[in-house]
Amino acid sequence: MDVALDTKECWNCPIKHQAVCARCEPDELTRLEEIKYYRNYDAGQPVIWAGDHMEFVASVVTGIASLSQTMEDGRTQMVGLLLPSDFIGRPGRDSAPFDVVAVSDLTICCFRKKPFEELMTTTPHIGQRLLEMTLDELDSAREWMLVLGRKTAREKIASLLAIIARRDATLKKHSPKDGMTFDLPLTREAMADYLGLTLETVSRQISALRKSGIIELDGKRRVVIPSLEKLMNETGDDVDGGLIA
Amino acid sequence: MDVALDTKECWNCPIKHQAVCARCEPDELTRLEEIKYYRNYDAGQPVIWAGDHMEFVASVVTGIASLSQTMEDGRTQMVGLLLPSDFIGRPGRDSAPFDVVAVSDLTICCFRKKPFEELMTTTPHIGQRLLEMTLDELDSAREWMLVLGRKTAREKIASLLAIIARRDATLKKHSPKDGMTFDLPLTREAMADYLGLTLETVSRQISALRKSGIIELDGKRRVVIPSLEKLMNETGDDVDGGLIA
DNA sequence: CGAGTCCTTGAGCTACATCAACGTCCGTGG
DNA sequence: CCACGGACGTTGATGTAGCTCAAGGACTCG
Repeated sequence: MDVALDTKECWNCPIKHQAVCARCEPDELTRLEEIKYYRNYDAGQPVIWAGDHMEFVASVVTGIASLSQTMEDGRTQMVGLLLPSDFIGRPGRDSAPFDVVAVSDLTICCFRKKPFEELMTTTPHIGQRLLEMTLDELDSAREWMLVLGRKTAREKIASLLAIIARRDATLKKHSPKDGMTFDLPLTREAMADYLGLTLETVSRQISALRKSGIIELDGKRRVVIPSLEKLMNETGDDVDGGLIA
Repeated sequence: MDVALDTKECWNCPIKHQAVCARCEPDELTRLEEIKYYRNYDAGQPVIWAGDHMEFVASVVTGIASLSQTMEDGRTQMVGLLLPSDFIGRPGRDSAPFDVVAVSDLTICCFRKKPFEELMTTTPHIGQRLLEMTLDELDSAREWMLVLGRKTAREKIASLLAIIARRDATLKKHSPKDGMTFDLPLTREAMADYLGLTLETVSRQISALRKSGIIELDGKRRVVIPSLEKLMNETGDDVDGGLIA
């Protein structure tokens, strides 16, 4: 929970070009710097429970968090995966609508909510950037609705792998290509919660994709994609054009 | 497609307190008024196809539109229901990500995109209001993901009815109460596309809810809710608190 | 009156869930 | 160093919710 990041200053921040502060002028950054602090979480730790009062908003700096909802009887649905530069919280609302949990070890950059809201009304660049990010998130959420509502289990898994592959490639600053390799950041259960499936079905479909030669596995988590085209053919999406964000 | 609305001026607009222009000062409204025009669509007509170049953004003034995605093989998923005051389009993006179709007769208030974007950078109130609306939409989309991913067919139908009941009540400016009545704005097929079901399952579950006394039907479209509490119990949601938006 | 749209209901099938057993890896403590 | 326990993953057997296919009813519009 204490600070462990060596980049405690904005000029040196790994997400400064994508986060909510990306558009800020130096003087705006100075004001932000005054109200910010870092928090760290271990994999598995909760960050916020739905309904909690939130005294901060935040940006993910490193690691991955999940955004999810749970029903009384325990059924849970993940509604978003929060990656570095993604924003947590909602200016203008007091309590959190969803659970936020650290999926991997996680560092977030928190801004005290009250002063952040004030800053938003006085400086245009924060609000502008947040609007852009929120519109992108909304499109992604809507694209995911197609996955949840209409795709088969196999298509769901292929879609998830395609997204992770694409994200992993952009993180490493090269475009996705045949033969690429990455680690699954999620357990089978977390994948199931993201895809609206059971963990057994996830496991079976991953095995099935392996048997079809669409993917290769190295251990439980490491995935090789011999042919991106073959993978994309399994997602059910239009191969050219309309990809999932 | 031509103008048929008698409220062509902003001061007299039925959605002026909720739409993207809700926060505007009189002089900002004047500038908006210069770049706006109305369009009308008949029920069933397309407004925009996914991928189309968009030369305007717009607010729904009266009627209902759907936002949806279709796969190559014809599976379709509705990703949003656009009601009066909801916003269509995305400043800063050129082509539409989803299909927009008029569900009922529809009137929208269009703003030419280029000048609207310019207005957004010069006047703060439009962007602020749009951010608020977009954050609300994002929460709604995420809540709907739980419906699509984890609820049973019966719970899905009950959830949809609960939402429509709530919206209908707020439209008529009273709170939802036992014995309330409303018309379903959607065909069985459109409900199926919204809920990730087939139209047959929708039909069967509506019949089942009727047989259980949760709802009463007057014709195909008119619904009576004898007990809201009973309906809510069928949605699977926490009865107090966390309701679907 | 006929055609089209929307809806309902039945019969059978299948994709995925459920229940259950077991295998692998890894950290902890005897 | 090994034994144990717990987290995570795989696979099999069986059950079932919802899909598919099919027929027919109610209503509307020409």
